[in-house]
Amino acid sequence: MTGVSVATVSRALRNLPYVASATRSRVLDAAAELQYEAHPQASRLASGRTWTIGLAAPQFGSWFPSRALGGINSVFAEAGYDLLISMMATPEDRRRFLHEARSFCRRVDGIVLIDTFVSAEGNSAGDFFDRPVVAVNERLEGAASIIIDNRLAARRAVEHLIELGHDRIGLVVGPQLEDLPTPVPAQRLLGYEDALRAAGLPCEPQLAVSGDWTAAGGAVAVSRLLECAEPPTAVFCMSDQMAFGVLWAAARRGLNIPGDLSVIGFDDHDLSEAMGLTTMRQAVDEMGVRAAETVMALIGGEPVSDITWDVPLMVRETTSSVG
Amino acid sequence: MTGVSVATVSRALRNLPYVASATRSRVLDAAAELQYEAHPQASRLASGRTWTIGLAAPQFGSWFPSRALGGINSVFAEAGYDLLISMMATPEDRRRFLHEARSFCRRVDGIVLIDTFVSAEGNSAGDFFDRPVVAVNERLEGAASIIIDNRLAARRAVEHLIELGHDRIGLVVGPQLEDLPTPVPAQRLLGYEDALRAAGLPCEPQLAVSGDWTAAGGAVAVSRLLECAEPPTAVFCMSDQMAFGVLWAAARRGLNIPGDLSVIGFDDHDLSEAMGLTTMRQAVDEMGVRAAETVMALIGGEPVSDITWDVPLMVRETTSSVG
DNA sequence: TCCAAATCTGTAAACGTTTGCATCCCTGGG
DNA sequence: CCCAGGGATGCAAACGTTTACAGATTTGGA
Repeated sequence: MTGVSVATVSRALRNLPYVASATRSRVLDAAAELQYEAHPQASRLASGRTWTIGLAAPQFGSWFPSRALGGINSVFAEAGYDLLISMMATPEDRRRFLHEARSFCRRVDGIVLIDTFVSAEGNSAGDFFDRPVVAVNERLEGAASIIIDNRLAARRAVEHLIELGHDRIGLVVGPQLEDLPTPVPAQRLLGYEDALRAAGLPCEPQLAVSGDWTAAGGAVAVSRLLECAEPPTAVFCMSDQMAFGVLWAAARRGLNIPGDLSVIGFDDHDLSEAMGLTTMRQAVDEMGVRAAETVMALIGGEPVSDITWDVPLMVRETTSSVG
Repeated sequence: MTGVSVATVSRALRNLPYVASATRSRVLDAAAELQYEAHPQASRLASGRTWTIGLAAPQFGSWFPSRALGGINSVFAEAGYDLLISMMATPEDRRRFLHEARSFCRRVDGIVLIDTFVSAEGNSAGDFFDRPVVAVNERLEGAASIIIDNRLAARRAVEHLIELGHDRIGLVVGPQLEDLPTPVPAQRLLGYEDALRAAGLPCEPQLAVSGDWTAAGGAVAVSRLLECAEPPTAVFCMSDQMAFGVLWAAARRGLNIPGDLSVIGFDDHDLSEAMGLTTMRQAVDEMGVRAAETVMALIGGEPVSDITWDVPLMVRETTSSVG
């Protein structure tokens, strides 16, 4: 080697102070030549830092978590953290994850939770994790939360329709998924009702139909709505995916959008701009970036507070004033 | 503790032979009581095994990799492996991944590649990785490959339409993505041409239109096709997502499916059954399971061979015999 | 009864870093 | 000229396992 001790090498390679710049460059050159890099397991053992972030989500296939993952990944890749994922597809997986949480913590420096709803049974983050935790899309005691105001955003969406003169407004509901205790649909429902109530409009139960969170479900839902005695002139969908189904089914029935039916979604899905869908924009990738930055700040000991993300209305071509 | 040495504890906890069953249960009981678990970093350092599998993919949001991830995860979670993911969203990411491949290898026992097309520049797995590698959706020298025969499957799809009597068959192409050198679209195109040629039908270039791999793109593509002088009576889409767009646009134009237009897709997407879409079934989750099992077999030193997955035709309601 | 083989257990040396502490050298002020 | 103080380096002890090896005990067959 360069005739210098391992301690000095270690310090030089990690840019610590108290190493002469001549020595440092000598070490760096030698390391480059030998293609030397510290053995990760060894340095993790000695330093107690894992340089790994744990990421838990029910799955990564659907729009929200996969977008969030993109943002999160970009930050951690840049910062040199590995990303250890834990998928909780089934309630069984979820139970196991929480049961093995302590063990999970030992292999990570921090944790990002997406849509896991650990808070459901009144838990706080500390009940399961002894690492910094950031919860995306969920308010969790003891963790930094990155959320949107679902109730308010839904209200704004419906208010947009009301401002356009609609007074019979259908709702395509994303149902509470059987195993995932998410409060999201309930909150968006409240926002819908808030808007109607504030405008003095009645809340008619038959105007709220489940769309199953899928495009196909949205198509079925809007068919149900249009077969009402007095069909709505506008529809608010709890997700863009369901809104796509609504657009599709409406087109199949020969309806003109937005002339015969105004449609507003929620998410700003990748395809929404191309489809001209008016929607509430959830900038999930940016939320992911922020989540990653937040967990790094927590690891660094900085104080952080919850972040409520803005959800702007994107007016496009699927909403118009009532005929 | 139980008055026994650390070596014996280590052996007892890992179910190694040569420990008396009385001693073992005493150790196990004590461990359970103390909630003791081996420190992962320490055991990794000492044993040289990381109990981690690296998973690389361009992204996890789209259908193929996210489904594969589901299958892969279930196997590794069961087997006690951690899953370290590396996302290569941009060509820049991809370059960096390959550049840091050796460093990546040190933190994993095996690698699963999805849609990464490392083979593109004529590389073999050994050029980058010194760990067992399984490549999903790609034939890679030096790795176990889990693939489908894209050319043959596309041919079968088109043959299905020909058997129904169609002789003008449109093609909605998923284009070569700019940064990802996938041979998939080219192979499916060849299969399309194979079928036409075998049936003595001409290959007309204007019948092949890009659909951008998205539903919106599929909608645009079919509109282009239907505006031909002699529009096709059937369409083969290189993905179900694009087929959804085709169905949607056709419905909007008042076409009857399959009466006026037969549509066949490729993938068997989650929604395809609900939409009644005839398609070629790619059982990606099972491919993921198999990929995971294969990489474990490789780690265990077992010999494995490439696996070509069967792609059965799923006849549903969007194809019928011509007028 | 004795010995070899098999079974069990303990000792101690890795594994490859990080880090507290001691040492050495150099600079500058008194 | 001496000494204080700080920068630069080295030494050696962790970090918490795994595992080769050796010793101790048991077993069973001759």
